[in-house]
Amino acid sequence: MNKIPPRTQKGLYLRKQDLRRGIELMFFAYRDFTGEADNVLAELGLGRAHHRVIYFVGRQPGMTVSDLLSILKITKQSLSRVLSHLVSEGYIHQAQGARDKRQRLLSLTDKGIALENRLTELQCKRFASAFSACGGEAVAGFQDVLATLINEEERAELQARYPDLFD
Amino acid sequence: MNKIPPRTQKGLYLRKQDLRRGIELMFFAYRDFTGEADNVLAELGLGRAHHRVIYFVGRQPGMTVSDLLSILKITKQSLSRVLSHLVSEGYIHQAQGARDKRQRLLSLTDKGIALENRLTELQCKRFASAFSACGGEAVAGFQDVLATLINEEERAELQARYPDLFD
DNA sequence: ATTATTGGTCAACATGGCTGACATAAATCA
DNA sequence: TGATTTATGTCAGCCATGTTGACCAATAAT
Repeated sequence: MNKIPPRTQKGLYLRKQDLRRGIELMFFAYRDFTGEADNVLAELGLGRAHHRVIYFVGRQPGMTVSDLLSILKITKQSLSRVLSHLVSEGYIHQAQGARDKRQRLLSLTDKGIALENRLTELQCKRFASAFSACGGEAVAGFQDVLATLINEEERAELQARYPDLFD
Repeated sequence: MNKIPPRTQKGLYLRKQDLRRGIELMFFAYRDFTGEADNVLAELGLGRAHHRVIYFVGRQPGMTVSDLLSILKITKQSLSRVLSHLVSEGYIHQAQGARDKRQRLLSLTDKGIALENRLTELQCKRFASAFSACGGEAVAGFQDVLATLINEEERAELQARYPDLFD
């Protein structure tokens, strides 16, 4: 009597087994997603925390430290350590805020841009390969589920900051 | 002959913007996916590393330390520290291997089972909520893309170890 | 029986979270 | 206006969890 394919039968993707698969796939995929970049960073004496800073500053040049803090959700002390290192190594430039002199407006130097490009290229290649292997429908589902996994309040913040993240 | 615009040639989900969205969604979703469990663990004086051990031992009771190492891909020294802690706190039981007396066969104690259930329940609820909000097609795409993001060699290893992870 | 491999420990170090104490600029209020 | 509060960022030091290297013991291989 049950001839409906599993995935389209309502609720059959909500078995414990499917949920655990979600947990496991997230763990393994995230590790490999970050792994290649981690290797490049390690050669440069940098870590994943530096990568995050370079990535988000590259995405939004001129952002303040506060902006970055609200994205990364780490303490300013943690960020400060990483940021100081990136500034002293010449990856990031700080400019005093015009409106508020306390602010430091962050942007990538040419060296920073080069590294950001290299790292983002690595990760984009992985996604491009997976996306084209899986097809547009799968990509849409992937994006939809990941977006829904994000805490609601944070999704709202992100939506405000990056209007194109969820469309 | 119509010249197809580059975007369409590449596929609308392969634009730089789409790939960057993948990067960003992975970052934010992974953080929230682990966040709730991290909070529970912190109250118990445990960290994410302990969680991984408890999760995978719970999934496959009687596994050896070597099994765990090949899943977690950390050094045995790192694992040893975390594992010793979990044993001394009574979350994990070690039994001497029958075939090979060097081996320690790992399993959760009742206390460990209770914690595993609590943590897995938290994460499963998040997935159940996202999965049912997005629907079966999206879930299939999500699983497909995540699986494809995993390094090929590792996917093969995992396939061998957990035949139901990718189906 | 010797050697190589496997399983595990101890010590020491690095990254990147955290808290607390503090400095300074800017905004607010008595 | 001067005092206080708020916002922004720094410095110092703790903790969790990765890393290597040196080492030991049990087992497997030759």
